[in-house]
Amino acid sequence: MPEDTFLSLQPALLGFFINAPRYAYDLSREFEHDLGRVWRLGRSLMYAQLKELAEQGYLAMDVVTQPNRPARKIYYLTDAGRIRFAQWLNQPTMHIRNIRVEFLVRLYFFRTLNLPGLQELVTKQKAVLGEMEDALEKNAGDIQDDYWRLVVDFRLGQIRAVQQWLELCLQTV
Amino acid sequence: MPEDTFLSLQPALLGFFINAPRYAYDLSREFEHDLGRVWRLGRSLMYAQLKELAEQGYLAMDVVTQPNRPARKIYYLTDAGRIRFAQWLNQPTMHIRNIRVEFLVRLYFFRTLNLPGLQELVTKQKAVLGEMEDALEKNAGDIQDDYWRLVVDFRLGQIRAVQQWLELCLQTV
DNA sequence: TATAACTATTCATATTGTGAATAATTATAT
DNA sequence: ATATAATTATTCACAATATGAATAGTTATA
Repeated sequence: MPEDTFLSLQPALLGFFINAPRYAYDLSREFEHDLGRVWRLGRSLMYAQLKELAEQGYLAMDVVTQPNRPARKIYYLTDAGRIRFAQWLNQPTMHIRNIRVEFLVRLYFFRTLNLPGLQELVTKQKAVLGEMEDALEKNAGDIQDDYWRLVVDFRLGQIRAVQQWLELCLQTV
Repeated sequence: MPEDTFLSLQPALLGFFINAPRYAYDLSREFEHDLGRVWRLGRSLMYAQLKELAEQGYLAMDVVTQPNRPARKIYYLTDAGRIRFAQWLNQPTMHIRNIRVEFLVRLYFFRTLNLPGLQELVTKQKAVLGEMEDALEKNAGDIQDDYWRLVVDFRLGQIRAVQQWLELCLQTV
C-alpha cells in the first residue's frame, strides 16, 4: 500500500505521551477532537498503533485494573520513544502528497507542546520543496508532450501554494 | 480505506477500451507508460480491476488461446460500460485530495480520445471548488483556534492553486 | 423503567496492494 | 555455443491497512 501514508505518521502519536501516560480509549477521543479533521484514525486503529509502538520499544505499558470497569492499558513514553518523536518531528516531509497531513500534524505538536524548532523545520521543508520544484522544472524543460506539461504545472502549483503557506505559518507563531 | 481512492477511479480504466478490446498484460504496459507517473497501479491490480469491471457488467471477456503462449483474456466494452465511462468522465471530483489523480486522469482521456466536454467539466469543477472555498471560509470566520485557522488556510491555498491551474488547462486545448 | 450512551478493548472481516510462481520463448551476454 | 536474463500472460498467497461488531457492566436520558 501507499508506501508512506502510515509508516511516516505512526511516530507522531508518541507526541501525545510527552506530558503524561495515556490509554488508547481516552487518547482516541482527544485525538478525534484535536486532529480528527486533519488525520482520520479510527479508534480500533489507535489501539493497534499503540500496540505496535510498544512492540518497537517506543512505548511501555502498565495494566491498571479498576473495579466494575474494563482494565486500562496505560502506555508511557520510553527514552527511545522520546528520541524517536523528536526525530520525526524535525524531519521535513519528502513527498508532496503527504505534506497535507504530515506537516499539519507536526505543526500541531509544535504549537500544543510549545516546542522550539519550527523555524528550522520550515526552512528545511522549504528547501525540500525547492528541490522538488527544480526536479520538475528540469525534466519539464525538454517536454514535447502537452499532457505531461500540464501534469508538471499542476504539481508546481501545489508546491508553490505550500511554500507561500509556510511563510504564513511562521508569522502565526 | 480512503473511501474514494479506488472506487472513484475504477471506471476510468474503461476509457482504455473505447477504441479497441484489450487484455490486462498489454494494457498494463501502456498504462504504466502513459499514466504511471500520475496513477500508480501495479500489474496484478490491473488484472483484479478488469475482473471486477467484468463482474459489474461494464466489460465482457473472450478467452483467446495461442500456440506456445498463455491464453489471453481479451476484454471489451459493453454498452453499460460505455455509459459508465462517459458518466465518470464528466463528473467533477468532490474531494480535494482526489483531484490530483482523478482530474489528471480525466484530462488524459479528454486529450487522447479527443472527446468534447472538457470545458463543461472544468466549469463544473470550478463550481465545486468554489463551494469548498465557501464552506471553509464560512466555518473559518468564527475561529478562535489559531491552529485550525492555519489548517483552513492551507486548504484554501491548495484549492486556489487548482483553480488557477484549471484556467491554464483550458488554454492548453 | 426501558433505552440509549459511555467505558475499554479485542477480533473477525473487508479492502487494498505486493511479489512470487508458473512455464514456454526469445533476446542478450560471455 | 550456451548460460543468463528478460518477455509473455495470468494467478495466487500473503501483507498491510481499515472498519464494525461484540463484550459487559455502568451511568445518563427519555
